[in-house]
Amino acid sequence: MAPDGQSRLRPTARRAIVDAAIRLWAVNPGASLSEVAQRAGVGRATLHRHFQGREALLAEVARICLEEMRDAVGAALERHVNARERLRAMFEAVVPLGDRYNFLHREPLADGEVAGGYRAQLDWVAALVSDLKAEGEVAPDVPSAWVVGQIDQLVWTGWDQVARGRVAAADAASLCVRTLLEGLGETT
Amino acid sequence: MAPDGQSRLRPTARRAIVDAAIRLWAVNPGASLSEVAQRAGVGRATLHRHFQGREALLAEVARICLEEMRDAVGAALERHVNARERLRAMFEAVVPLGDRYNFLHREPLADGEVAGGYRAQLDWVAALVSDLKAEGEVAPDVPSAWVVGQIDQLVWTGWDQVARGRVAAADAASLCVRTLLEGLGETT
DNA sequence: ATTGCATGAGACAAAATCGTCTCAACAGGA
DNA sequence: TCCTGTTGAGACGATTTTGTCTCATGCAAT
Repeated sequence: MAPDGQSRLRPTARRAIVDAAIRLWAVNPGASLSEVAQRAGVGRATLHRHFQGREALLAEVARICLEEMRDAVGAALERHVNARERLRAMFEAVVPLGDRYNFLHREPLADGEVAGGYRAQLDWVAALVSDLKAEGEVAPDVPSAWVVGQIDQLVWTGWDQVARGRVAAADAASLCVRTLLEGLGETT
Repeated sequence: MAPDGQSRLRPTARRAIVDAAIRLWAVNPGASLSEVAQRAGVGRATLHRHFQGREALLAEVARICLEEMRDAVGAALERHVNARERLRAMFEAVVPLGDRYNFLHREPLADGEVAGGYRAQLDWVAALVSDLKAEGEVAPDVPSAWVVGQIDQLVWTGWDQVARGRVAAADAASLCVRTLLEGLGETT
């Protein structure tokens, strides 16, 4: 009933576990719960006190990632009216959450609530693509699903390149927008 | 010493196992050897007769994927002189091998020989990017690593969208080239 | 100081996976 | 037909992961 499950336990440990799982599973989806606990600086028993099992932790992590993404995207979208600026703001907000995004992106998402939230998220992006087309920023003959897929991937590649140090964090969002709309050719 | 390991065993079973592993691990990297054997229509014991263990199968799969990619890319590149056409031919050849590509893309590649081959592969792409810049197809101010990363991802997203039925297979390569060079905006 | 409670460490058992082995079945060639 | 050798099925033990439990420790509030 309580919104955050067992609220008697220290919230800091719970949060540390979730964060560790996100960062660890973003790189190695098969990492064991021992590794997660160790990365979180927490005993393995404590992990089981907070989460019934791998399933539960997975669902909670997905839920939190989705929540963070929803908030970030929502704030970015309502800050501008221009579709192109909204796109840019979205990249700006979401690229730094690349690990969160990657987690949502590769998980099968068995949980019903989470899967629904993810679809809603994609619908937001689809609506943005629709606006981009309406404002003449995206060519109408391009399949919308393709555009959505590209935005999806650009978030991840943007974060990845920043994490590898190949691109400056400040440039990532601009580069994403440019890559999506103008492409990488000469702007003749 | 023999180039393909234990050549006394039936090559068909061996190949079936490798194919099953590629397709299965492309979607679920943690799939067990039982699942691989089952997907290959082969007993679990037979799998162990052909490959010492998970490591060995992984290395062999990586080797084969790399080989297929190398052949496909090589044939595509030497068919044209124009850099843009070479890019297009490469997408045309590689997108259908999306599962192979994905496998190489996400594996840590502990094996030395395989890792070297993968780097060589990336060098080919980097050289192509260099040519694209020299021929004015790609703006010089874009980081080459970013371009290589985009090509990388486009192969995978192209295959993925085709596999999901969102884009026609015949359109995928053109869409990839257009997305990379001109972007998805109006070609004003 | 003392009480309450989450925590860490570790023991323990259950389950999954891995790797090896044996044995019967079966196909192709001598 | 007989022989050779691969295969499928399954048993077996080893290892890893998972989930539960107990107990001593440390911290915070009283």
